[in-house]
Amino acid sequence: MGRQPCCDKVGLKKGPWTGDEDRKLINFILNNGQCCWRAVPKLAGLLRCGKSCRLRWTNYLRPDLKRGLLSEYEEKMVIDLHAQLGNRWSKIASHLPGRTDNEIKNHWNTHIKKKLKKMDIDPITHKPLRTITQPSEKIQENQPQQPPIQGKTEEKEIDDSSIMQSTMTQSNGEEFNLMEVNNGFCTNEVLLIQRNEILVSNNFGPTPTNSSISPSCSSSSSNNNNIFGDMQFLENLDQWQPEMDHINKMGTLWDDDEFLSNLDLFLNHSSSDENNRNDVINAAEYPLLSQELQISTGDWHR
DNA sequence: AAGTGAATCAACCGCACTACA
DNA sequence: GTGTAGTGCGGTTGATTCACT
Repeated sequence: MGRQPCCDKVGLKKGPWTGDEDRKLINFILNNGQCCWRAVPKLAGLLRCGKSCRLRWTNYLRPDLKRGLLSEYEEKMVIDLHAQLGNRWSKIASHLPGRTDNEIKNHWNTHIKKKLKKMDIDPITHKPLRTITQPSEKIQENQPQQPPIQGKTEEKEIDDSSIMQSTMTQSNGEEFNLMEVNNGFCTNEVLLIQRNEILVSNNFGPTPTNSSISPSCSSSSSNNNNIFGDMQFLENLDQWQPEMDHINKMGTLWDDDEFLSNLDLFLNHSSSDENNRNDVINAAEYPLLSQELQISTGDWHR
């Protein structure tokens, strides 16, 4: 039997997306919302399959995406969640607002795996890699290593609230708590994100009050003791909403001359300080915006 | 400056799941 | 109950960038 392909692949474009294609897709989705992905390319005038459109939107064009490297805190959260969930990247991503499963998966394969190996921790089992292998353990090690949860059909749905912090056994037999490695931060405490727990950059929005906080949005802070150094908790979601409204407004006016004035309105709303305004532009890193205005890259935290 | 290998990450592929007729 | 369409997910690929010689 076999299923039909998700789309007729004849004449469809593959490979990297162009700015024009991005613009068409964003315009379409902002004006019509996310609906039947199969119909999107036709309606948006794109020579792509719906799947490709969905992927492009969810992994790159969505306005609420965070860009840049994962912060130390996010990285540690990924490690802990991976220990609980295995390679279920979408589940892991759901705990990290603004991050996509693809991004996390890539980061895991390119950065975290290496780090864990350096720490003598098996990235698959999250247990210490033993330097001396005992015969009885060798048999076990030769068996395929299973993630904590296997397969979609037999999987037991995990209640997120039940995710417990990990303990690991070091090569000397001593147990240690992953949370202690994580600068003492217990990920349990942030798995369910509340309205007032949304992290925002201090460069973004009207809320910053603490001038001692670094304006840098660098995702890899050199100060391990203060991973929240460039972020703050949003006290009220309403503080965030106006920014999103402005962003949405900008998006719908993409092809209009009004776009730039709306951008200006948005930036004025976000900050009255000229230097800070530039930071806001960088911080936004709205992909299409970057193309439109040749904005340099930066982080946009939410 | 040129060559080469490693690292990165956007995008693709194919399977699984869900909803619906 | 069965087949199909639509969508989501995880694994993999390959183009590009970076670092080093």
